[in-house]
Amino acid sequence: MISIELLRNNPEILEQGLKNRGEESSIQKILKYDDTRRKNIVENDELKRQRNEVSKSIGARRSKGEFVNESELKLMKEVGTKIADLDNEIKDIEFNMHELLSRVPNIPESDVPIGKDENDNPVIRQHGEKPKFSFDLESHWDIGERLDIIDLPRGAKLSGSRFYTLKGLGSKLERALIAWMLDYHTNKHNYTEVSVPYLVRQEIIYGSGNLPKFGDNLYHDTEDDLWLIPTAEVPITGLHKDEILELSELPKYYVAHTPCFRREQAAAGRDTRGIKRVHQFNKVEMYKIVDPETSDHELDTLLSNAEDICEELGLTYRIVQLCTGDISFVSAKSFDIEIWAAGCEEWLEVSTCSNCTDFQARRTSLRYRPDINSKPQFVHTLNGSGLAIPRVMIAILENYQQSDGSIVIPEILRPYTGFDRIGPSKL
RNA sequence: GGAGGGAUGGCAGAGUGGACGAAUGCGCUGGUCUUGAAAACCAGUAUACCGGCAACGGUAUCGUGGGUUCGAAUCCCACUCCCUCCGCCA
Repeated sequence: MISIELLRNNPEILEQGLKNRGEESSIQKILKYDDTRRKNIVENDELKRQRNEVSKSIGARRSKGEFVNESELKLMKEVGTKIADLDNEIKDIEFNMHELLSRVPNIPESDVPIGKDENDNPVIRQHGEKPKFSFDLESHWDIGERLDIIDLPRGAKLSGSRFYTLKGLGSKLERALIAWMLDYHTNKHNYTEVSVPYLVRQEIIYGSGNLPKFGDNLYHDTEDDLWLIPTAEVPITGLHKDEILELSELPKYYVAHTPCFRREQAAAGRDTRGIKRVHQFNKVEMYKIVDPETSDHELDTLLSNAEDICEELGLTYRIVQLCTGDISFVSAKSFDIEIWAAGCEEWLEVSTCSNCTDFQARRTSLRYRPDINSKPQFVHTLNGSGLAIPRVMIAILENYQQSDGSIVIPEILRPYTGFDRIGPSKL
């Protein structure tokens, strides 16, 4: 949620931010609602003040046994009706205002490059070179089938297209990746591991910014009105909803493994082969709740925490900054990490590290007290994958394939997998 | 699913129609005392919205929404959530 003060005092900043994002602006409409809302409140508060005063005096006189005449009561009844009318009017205005306000995205930071879409995202740096091979490479779906570790047809049999099953060492590899990443972030980067529900209430998923605008991409259980999480970011954002944290409690670093559920309606027809884009996948997510003063720096370290994972796995990756037209709804500044997949020859997005500033904190009412005597203020929240598991598996399978058809497991994972190779298997 | 109990400030907990934003205790902040600390004592200590340059003033908030009333934490209705027990189940 955008700050209403900013909207009143500096609408031009918002207008510019929306323009840079390529979004239509509802700012003028919101300002109009805000104006009439305030006028109504002034009028209504005065009526309420009157009513309180007179009611008090009636009570005082009655308790002394004094006479209270009917016309006075009748007059106050009329005031009561007027108040009720105004209350309703204000409620309507607030509803309409909130409808618009909840769909206004975060404002990009001033140093975010201006651009239209992902084609305008600058590559900031690249780590490692694309590996060279002396034999023909297989795609991960071919490798997965040949080694009998990824079963796409049976995934489809169970749940439809874009679902998959893992088997044998493939399944073990996934489990090893999850366990290793969680251990790595908790031990090396000081994150606290949390296990959270995968189904959340509407207000929680509103708080993280996925509703009302992106309901299309979510699975919804209508019977109990619960939503399947598209990322652990959603329940972690809700973890401290409605709380006022002490400055000494900040920063809070959380890491969680959850499955992520996405309908992927908007991507119909794209990336249909393999496990690159699926309806359910595992992900290890990092999350930070921080003092606003520090969020710029916290974004840098968040990114570097995610990069460490790529580096330890020996994967070639690059950092791409998202331009104003491509950053997500809730984000003020984001970097993608893309790893190179040698088999299908493409860069795979495995993490987006974002500073959401106070946007989610406002939606979810997550505040802190800068010091003991000051008013609560909104914290800043940041999130980033560390990392998305299927795409890491794609990269491992494709980049670590050997001429004999086997897959070598990166050194760092071996204590977790208990094996150093999948295969060999005849080609 | 069945039965019962509950929801009040940071926490505990009183309050059954009128001066209640709410007793009291704890916690926290400041002060007095002390070489220092503790104890004791004194004072302060919710949030949001609206008006105002500000000081400050007003309004709302006792789980949520509606109703009764001149007036609701308190009465009525509906809902939600939490707890206990029973049943079922991992």
